[in-house]
Amino acid sequence: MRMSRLLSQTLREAPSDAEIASHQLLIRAGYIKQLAAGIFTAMPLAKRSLTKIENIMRDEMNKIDGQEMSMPVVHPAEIWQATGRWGKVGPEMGRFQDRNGREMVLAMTHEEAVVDIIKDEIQSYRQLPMMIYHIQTKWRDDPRPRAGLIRVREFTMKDSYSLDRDWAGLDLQYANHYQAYFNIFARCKLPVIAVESDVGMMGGNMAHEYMYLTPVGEDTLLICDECGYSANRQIAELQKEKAGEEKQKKLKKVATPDAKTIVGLAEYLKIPEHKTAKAVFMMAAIQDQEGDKEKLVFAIVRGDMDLNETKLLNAVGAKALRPAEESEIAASGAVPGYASPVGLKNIMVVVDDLIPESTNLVAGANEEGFHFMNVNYGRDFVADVVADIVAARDGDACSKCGSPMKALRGVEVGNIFKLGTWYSEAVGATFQDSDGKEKPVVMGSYGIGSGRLLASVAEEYNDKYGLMMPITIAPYEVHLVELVGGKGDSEKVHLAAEKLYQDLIQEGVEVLFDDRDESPGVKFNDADLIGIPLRLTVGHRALQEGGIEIKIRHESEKKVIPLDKVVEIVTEIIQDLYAGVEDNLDTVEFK
RNA sequence: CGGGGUGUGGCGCAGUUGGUAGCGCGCCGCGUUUGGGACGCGGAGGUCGACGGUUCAAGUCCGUCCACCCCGACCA
Repeated sequence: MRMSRLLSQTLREAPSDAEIASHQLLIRAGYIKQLAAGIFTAMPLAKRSLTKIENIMRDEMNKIDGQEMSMPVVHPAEIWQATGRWGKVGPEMGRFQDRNGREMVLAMTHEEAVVDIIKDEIQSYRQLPMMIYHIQTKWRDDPRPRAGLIRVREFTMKDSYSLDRDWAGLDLQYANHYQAYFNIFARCKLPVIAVESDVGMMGGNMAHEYMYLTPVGEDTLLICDECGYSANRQIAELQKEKAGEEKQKKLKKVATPDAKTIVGLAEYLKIPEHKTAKAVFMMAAIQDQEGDKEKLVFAIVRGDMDLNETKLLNAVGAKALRPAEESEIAASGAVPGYASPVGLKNIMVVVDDLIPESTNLVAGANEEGFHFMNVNYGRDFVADVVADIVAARDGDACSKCGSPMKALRGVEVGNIFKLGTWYSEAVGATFQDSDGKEKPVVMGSYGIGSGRLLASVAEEYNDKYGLMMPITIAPYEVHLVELVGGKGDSEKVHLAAEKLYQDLIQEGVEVLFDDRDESPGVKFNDADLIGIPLRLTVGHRALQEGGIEIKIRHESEKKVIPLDKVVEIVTEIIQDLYAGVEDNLDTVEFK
């Protein structure tokens, strides 16, 4: 490709609304352009990288017997109503009506489309196992898109779906994906770790997320260096240290003026925070036969711990949670700041599983300015649900081995879910098994966003001059710069560059040829910015000695190589660069 | 949805007590220059986010709305 014909312009300055490195550089280098919040155009450079990423995904999917297809972006509401997600998913789902007033959905994922197909197509166990995938646009109307391509509303995703006759089959396909995903990220040179995650709106009973660790990530993970346990904070388990057992003491009401917070309370009463009970009120949207209902939930954790809303949501089977307003709390008879489960009725009480083992806690008295001392679970109050609902924090003990865990930030670049039979049962996607019985297809679903992957790689590989794309996904393999003008013989330089351009193309090398009438500084800076791994410079200086200059983007050394050896040397270096990435695929132990 | 911020040419920005819009980069033409974002001269390009109000006069003051960014809530 001749740069004089390339649709994209490098920018000397980044747009002021780009903050993180990958966003700024992808825009400055002319890869992407924003159209609206969370909606981007992939310019020719980005499109080439994305195509390469997608081809890597294709290759790895095909290796585990995936069949590529293409499912529609626009769905009739009926298929989403059939699984119940039409009502279950909120404003994040794009909906519109067609000209006849039919409700339509912009696909945010494709489980519905899959089960709609397989309920007709899959009739016998003889057709299973099967794995299908496609690379398709999704729309998720995220409340807050951010960080360039990391978190967008419209995006392209490779999503695959495994279909099996039983759970053992699913386990196998899940494990296949677990490895294939590591291969995909390794081939894109992105370091990732797999962590256990919440199943979220996908349903199902096991899920892993592939996380690229970076401070700009928006997910928090807990990781145990000792035993390797790793999980999203949303579900991370922890060992809770019990306070020493005490004999239950008599319930006592004490005046605690202005002690509305745990810190204030502990200070006022001169007791440690772990001797208090923290009350958190949430409004839970719970779905029953008649539709959604909001219900006040009173959650109690020990005073020195934090509530984990995802755990609470799962514990009460809610669709969504939001903090309760003071008026909603007051309506239940509780007093904000002095709230207590003692003596409350008609409210769902959820306590952390550590509370029943904690004796003589201080809790509110549901009376302005007063707390109860020596509150004990079972004797003074009971809960509707006892479950683990506290958030794991940096330094908390690992649930598996007890060592302190670290909290780190990461970007979720892929995920895999064991869906089970939830979707297939919902629509009657069954097959006849060898025993003659009708059984629902056992499913898994697996996704990687290609744009987020590109942005993560850009975030990982850059320096103050620009991007440094790994060869496997760089838009081009070689950036050829011709330096004409000046005292040298421009015609000779240009002819040499032109010939080299043609020769390299002949060899199948992907070349971006900077044939523009620009000064050397401009060309070098643009080359650094765009970040193609190998740069060749044809100028009169080296040409007088019968050579051209070669430089690898991530190395500082420049070398002059003889003109008649250029093609040979370049193809060799390119091969080495590929080998450096692709020969490093590790077999990962499934955890 | 809560908190904070920003909207002026493609990008980055300035614009005074209200007086009819400017700078740098980029773009076009001519010339000089040519191995790390050169220089001179001459140009093109703006309904100042939108609507309404105040005023003789609004980029500037007032009101309403919209868009975009950041933090949080939320999220595969």
